[in-house]
Amino acid sequence: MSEIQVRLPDGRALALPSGGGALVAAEKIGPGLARAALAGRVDGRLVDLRAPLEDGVALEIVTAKDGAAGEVIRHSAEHLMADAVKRLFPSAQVDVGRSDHSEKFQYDFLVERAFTPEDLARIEAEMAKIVAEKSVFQREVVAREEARRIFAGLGEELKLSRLDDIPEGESITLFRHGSFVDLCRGPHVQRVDQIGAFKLIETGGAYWRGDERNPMLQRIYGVAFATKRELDEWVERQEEAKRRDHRRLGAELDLFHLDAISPGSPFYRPKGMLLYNGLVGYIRSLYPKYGYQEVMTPQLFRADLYKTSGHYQNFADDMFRMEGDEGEELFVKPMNCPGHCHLFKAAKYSYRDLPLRFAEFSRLHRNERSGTLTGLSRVRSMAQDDAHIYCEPDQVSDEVNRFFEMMNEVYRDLGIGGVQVSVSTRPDPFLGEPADWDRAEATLIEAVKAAGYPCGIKPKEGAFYGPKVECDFFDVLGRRWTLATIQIDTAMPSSFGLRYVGRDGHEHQPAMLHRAVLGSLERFISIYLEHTAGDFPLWLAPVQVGVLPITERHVEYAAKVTEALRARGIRADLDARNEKLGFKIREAETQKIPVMVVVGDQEEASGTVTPRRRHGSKESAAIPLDAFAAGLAEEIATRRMAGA
RNA sequence: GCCGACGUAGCUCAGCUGGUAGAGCAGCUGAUUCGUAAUCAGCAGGUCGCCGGUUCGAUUCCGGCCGUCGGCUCCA
Repeated sequence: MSEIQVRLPDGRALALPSGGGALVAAEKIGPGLARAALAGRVDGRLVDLRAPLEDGVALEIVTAKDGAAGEVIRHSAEHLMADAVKRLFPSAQVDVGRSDHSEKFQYDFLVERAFTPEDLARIEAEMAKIVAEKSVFQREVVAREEARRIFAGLGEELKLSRLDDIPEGESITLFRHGSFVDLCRGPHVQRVDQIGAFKLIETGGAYWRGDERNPMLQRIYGVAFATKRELDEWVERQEEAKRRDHRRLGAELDLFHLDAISPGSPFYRPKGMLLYNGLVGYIRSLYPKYGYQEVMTPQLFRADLYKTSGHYQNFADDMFRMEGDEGEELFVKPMNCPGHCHLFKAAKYSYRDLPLRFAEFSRLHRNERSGTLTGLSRVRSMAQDDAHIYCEPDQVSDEVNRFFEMMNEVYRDLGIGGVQVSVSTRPDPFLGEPADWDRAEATLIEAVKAAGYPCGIKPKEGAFYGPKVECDFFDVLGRRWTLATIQIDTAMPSSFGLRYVGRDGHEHQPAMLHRAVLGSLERFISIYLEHTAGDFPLWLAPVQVGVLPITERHVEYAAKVTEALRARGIRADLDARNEKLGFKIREAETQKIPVMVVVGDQEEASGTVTPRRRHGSKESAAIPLDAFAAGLAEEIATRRMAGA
């Protein structure tokens, strides 16, 4: 009888009988650990407790304290949910769950009718019953024919199809708990009652195998945690996200609204326009420093432009089409790049002119499918802080670097930190030559590393015309958003026949880059609103100062104060309403006005103001109006962040 | 576009099984003249998303459409 050795985190070697799994190892270490064990970890990968270990591997035992515990618990909760659904809806067919269990779990079912919220509650209750049964997860490796026989017997046709996906030669594992059996790689917890707390969140349709030509299955989403406390924290985060919802804040702060009269097209109200223009004006102010030239190209183009660029072939249905004279086909522009290529072509450029950086803030319109519209995050009418760079091929790295420099300056001024950079590779279908793609991807990966970022890879996430660098940031609630992007275009320079005269006097094809730092202004505003909860930095706030007279007899002086601040370009608003000071302060706070100044008898007599910062303390001293205004103007001009 | 839920005053929402609607906030008017997160009172405000059907009678039941939200797909 042979033995194997595994190494433990403390360096010790542990002997196990051949075929032993992490659970056997845990039992050898101690009964407490064996009870608490949820999974094993070998070389950073989670393995099922019952899966046989290879000789010589380094093994860790994962318990509820481990950061990865949640993944195992959620994955196990999927089986628990599928079990509950099968008990309540015996005719339901089970598809598969999620491959990534880092946040939610999910399972898809083929059922006669969609699940209702009441069904969800019943399923959740059934899950609790199953947990009380404390059944044990069992892992078994079976022959393909055996697996076929089992699932055919259960009438699980979707499973049979999934079974066919498993390549010949790969082992087929099943997991059972109680009377429920599923095709699954694991890992799973030992007993169902190790799933400490769970909640079903919502249902939704989901296409079979993610293809919209296939029938739609019913998906149920849930969350599960080791403890009730973690679930409570999750619920609290959801509530906070709801409080910060940009649609809610957009209305409360009087920034914008959406209306059925033009679906997916924001109405910017005066304060929203101050925010929008604040962002555009800020980016514009950086353009000289980073070598961009702002341009403006038409809103309507003949179809030919988009036939040349490839958008006609790829996105015709998603563009707004119009007819000109004599049936001429026109499109409202959905992006600036083809126009910029046209602009490049309209003049003769040499290597001395490169890199050429065309920037444009035009409104763009895309006929997004109705089901995809969401607040400002996904709209039909938008603008980007868009630019296209034409350069010599060997200048691409420098341009990527310059882009990072600008991005860092912008994010610093906006209080956005912790960017994660990755390269998105060739999708399917794509334009251009695979060899060009490979080169472009390599160039980007190298440029990202050269700029000092660890470079993630997003496989097949590139644009149809070229690979992208995407900069993701995590907001205060830990949600991931892609903001800045720079992309190589492997297609348009050649489809437009772009040429510049090189040092050698011959014509060459320029490299072309697409880039945006904020991305879509609409989407950026939605993300930024939720990230800041409306607490914009002073320089960007639509109303920077609220002037609050204590009684009506101070209104006249307060108006003077307001004028003095406005004279320095500060956006100051006077709250002359006949209300108590506490009311006005509360109002200014809920309106997220960064600075309030209180004026009463004392201030009027001494020509001072008493400032109060947003979310600030009660204590503050009166300052001469001039000194206050000058200091504030300076703070705005330097875009100092609060607390800095 | 597909699946589901929802659509009542400017906003947030109540309205049991069908008998033409109610609150808080906001608004307006008045009183109060107030020192760091909501002063009091009164008034006004709604074709119950739109169209059609069932019914003596529809905000309520049914169908269609529009929109919003969540999910899928898509995201140049």
